[in-house]
Amino acid sequence: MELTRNYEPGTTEERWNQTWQHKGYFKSVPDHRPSYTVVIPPPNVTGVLHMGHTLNETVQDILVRKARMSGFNACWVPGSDHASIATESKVVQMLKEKGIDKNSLTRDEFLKYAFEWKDKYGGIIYNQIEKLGCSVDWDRVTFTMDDHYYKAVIKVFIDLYNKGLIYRGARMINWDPAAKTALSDEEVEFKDLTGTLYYIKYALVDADENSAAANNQPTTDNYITIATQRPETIMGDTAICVNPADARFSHLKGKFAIVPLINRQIPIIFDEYVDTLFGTGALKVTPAHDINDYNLGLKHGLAVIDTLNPDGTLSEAAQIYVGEDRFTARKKIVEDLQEEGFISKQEEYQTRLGYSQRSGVVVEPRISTQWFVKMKEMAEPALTAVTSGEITIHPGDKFLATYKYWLENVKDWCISRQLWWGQQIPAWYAPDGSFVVAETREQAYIQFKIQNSKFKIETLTQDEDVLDTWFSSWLWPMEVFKGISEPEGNTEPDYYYPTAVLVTGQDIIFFWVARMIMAGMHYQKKRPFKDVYFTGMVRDKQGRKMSKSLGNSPDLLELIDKYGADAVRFGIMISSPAGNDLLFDEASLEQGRNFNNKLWNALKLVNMWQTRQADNGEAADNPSGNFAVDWFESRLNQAAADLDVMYSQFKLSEALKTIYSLIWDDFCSWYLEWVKPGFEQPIDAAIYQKTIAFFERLMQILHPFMPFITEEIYHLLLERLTDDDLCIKQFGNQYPVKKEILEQGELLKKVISAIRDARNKNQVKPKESILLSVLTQNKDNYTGFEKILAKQVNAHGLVYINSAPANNIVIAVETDKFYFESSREVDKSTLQTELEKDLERQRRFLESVAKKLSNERFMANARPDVVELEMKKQADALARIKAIEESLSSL
RNA sequence: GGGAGCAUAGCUCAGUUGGUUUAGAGCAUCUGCCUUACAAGCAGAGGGUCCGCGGUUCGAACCCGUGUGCUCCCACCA
Repeated sequence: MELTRNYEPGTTEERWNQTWQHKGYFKSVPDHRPSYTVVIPPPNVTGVLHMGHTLNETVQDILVRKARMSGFNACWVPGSDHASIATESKVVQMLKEKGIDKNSLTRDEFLKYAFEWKDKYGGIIYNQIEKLGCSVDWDRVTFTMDDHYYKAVIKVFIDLYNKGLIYRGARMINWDPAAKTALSDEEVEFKDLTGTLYYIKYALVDADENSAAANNQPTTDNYITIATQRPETIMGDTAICVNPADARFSHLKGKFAIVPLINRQIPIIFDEYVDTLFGTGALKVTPAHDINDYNLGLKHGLAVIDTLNPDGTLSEAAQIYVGEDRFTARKKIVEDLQEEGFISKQEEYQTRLGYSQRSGVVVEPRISTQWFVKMKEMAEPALTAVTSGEITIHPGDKFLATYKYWLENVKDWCISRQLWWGQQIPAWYAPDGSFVVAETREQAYIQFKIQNSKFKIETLTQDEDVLDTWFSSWLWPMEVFKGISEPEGNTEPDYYYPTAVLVTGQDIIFFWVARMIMAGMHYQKKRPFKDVYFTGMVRDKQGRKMSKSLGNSPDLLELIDKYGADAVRFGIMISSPAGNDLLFDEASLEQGRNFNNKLWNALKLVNMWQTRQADNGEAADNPSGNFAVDWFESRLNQAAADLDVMYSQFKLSEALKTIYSLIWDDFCSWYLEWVKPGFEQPIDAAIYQKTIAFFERLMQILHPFMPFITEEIYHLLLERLTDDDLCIKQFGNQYPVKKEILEQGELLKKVISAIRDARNKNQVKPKESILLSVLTQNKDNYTGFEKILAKQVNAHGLVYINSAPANNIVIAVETDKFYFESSREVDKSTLQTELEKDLERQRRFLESVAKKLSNERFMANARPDVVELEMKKQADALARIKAIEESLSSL
């Protein structure tokens, strides 16, 4: 079969994807084998895979494929997340572009649009996952709003409510004025920026008389000045607070201040909370718009005046600039205050503002009635699971402390969202405002009847809100196997749960990882996964985050088109230190593509030999004897053992580097060159067979990382039968490693490189053949591979000598010396400089070793094997120095 | 403000309980090669004050202290 010049990934990948699917290799049903389960972190259903996903999915596929080839029943469950806010805002945007206002639609109409949108765009990520070569079980694809999943979420809500772990209450929450919904604390991102601190004067009055406010004029020239970043909230002020210990304000007891512009009278109150050193030492208290002020308000019984509408515009309660956006209003109010002389000072101020993770707008603290999950009780088992080592986090040192701290200080979780896209909260309200929690209207009605409520079932209304998207995804490892919705008669959860490993980004450790552990410990009484592997963030090569606005976020499918999926996988893995951020550079994909071609060309070489085999010994060109084969076998076995350790520690990047070097350097550059027969010569049949077997094993080892090309080459090596596929081929046991032969191999490589270097430096043309003379005390070291040595340095002959020949180029390796003549004048001065440099280095080394050995305390304290080693170092150095000196004198 | 992590070649990173480390790899760089698998390649080379300082030790890239510089997480100071 004629092979193309370079590997062409496109058609090959398409073909193998189809074959694997067709043969159902990635489908899993429970059987006698141990399970190895991975649940995909479900991407946003309407999103596309970015480089972060690519890294995560690749890591998962490597682990899953490795497990599948190691005797496990591997099951990788794909799926997607309905992503309530993110998706709903996309749908709202889409409707807007069509000229449809969400508010003009009924809930059902809106959901119809949303599901259409989901069906249209939800397939994109699945297509990308497949193109990347992910060996997922498509029969198990799960969406967090599937019917059974929806049911499970509702079931859990009701259960936790009945256990008293879910409650409804009015709290200060984070409000997203763009999405018009509550957010959890975790959905708020803080950004540092420079703001302005306005110093505003409030007039002081003596007594609570309406006259002051009524006639619009302060009755005194006295003012109290407060500092604020948010002048637009002054209309919501209900007090001014100072520290009781602050002598500057002690005379203000019982006095009142007048809110500028609206002239409302508010009391001066005293509380230790106020920092006397910050600003003016006086604080305006706006309970509706600041969490601290809210708490102060509660303590001092202050009124709450909410001056903002849900969309971030000023409300009627603000009295002025009603309907204007909060930031517009701020500008206008600052102008007004300035005009009327209420602003005494403005200064720049370093501050922090909370932004909505989803809509990007500044979050407003707002009091509203929401649903919460009590976290303390659920946090405890989740904490123990990790601290006890039941669940291992990789890399642990980095994240263990963070995880612990969060769980030890966890706050209640606000789970209601004022959206339509998601699981609607199963709470039902009677006309009098009382409510019950029940799955259906009928069940709710029954509950009300038990309470003797008297009204018609039709008048019941369901809570309008939906649940936080994480309130569904925290059930993911259980519910993909219907562990919540259908526990009876369902054997799958027992077989597949707990899952083996969770691979995800470190940014969702609280959103998702911690909560999955809570839910798993609560409902299955078992950890949801044994290991958690955190990948770093993918950045561009300058270290910047990838973002649409920077245009530095490459399109996955374009990359796959350009380089092939194997090369993309290679590129992202080779530059991906565990747990550290990854600087993405297309150069690494080029490296992956080049690696593909290297493999392809090795295949071409080996396949050329297929028709040129000689029967045992007869006329076969076997320059290496069995040395090359024995050496590579040990080298391969050694690497396989190293790889097992790396896999167990999730050091996948290092594992890939090991394989890359094993194939490129050891197999291609050394082994194949050693066994390669001369031009148009036949190859020894036994060596050919061994070479094929090595190549196959290499493909198997590489397969989890680069599945397509390895499968292709596996089949092309022997044009094997169609039912023998690499992706399900089981790894064998460990094979023996012969240490001595590995050492000999190292010596051979070293000698070859040294002689090639000498040829280079002496400008001996590559085509010019040499006669190599070897001066050694250990001839036996060389007899096994002297033919290889001669061939690799282009020597037409190799002779052993007892004394240095004149006028030769000399090379010292270890304690042995090598000589060859050059047709050119030998450049003695260069050679001499080299040797002298080496001699100097050896002498310095000897000195340091000798110093150690003459140190009594070293001899007394160091371990015997260490001392022995130092003695050997000394002997070696002495021998080498002698060899170099002899070489120098022979010049 | 509290906590965590990191600092090794031009870049990205390995470096296990302190002793085969005379500190490695990939990429990049330089030199020579169109050698009959591969120029997207082959052969070879150069390149480091292991962030600074101090300590422990017979011995430190590694342990301890300290300084500096980055990064991340958490936190309600207007």
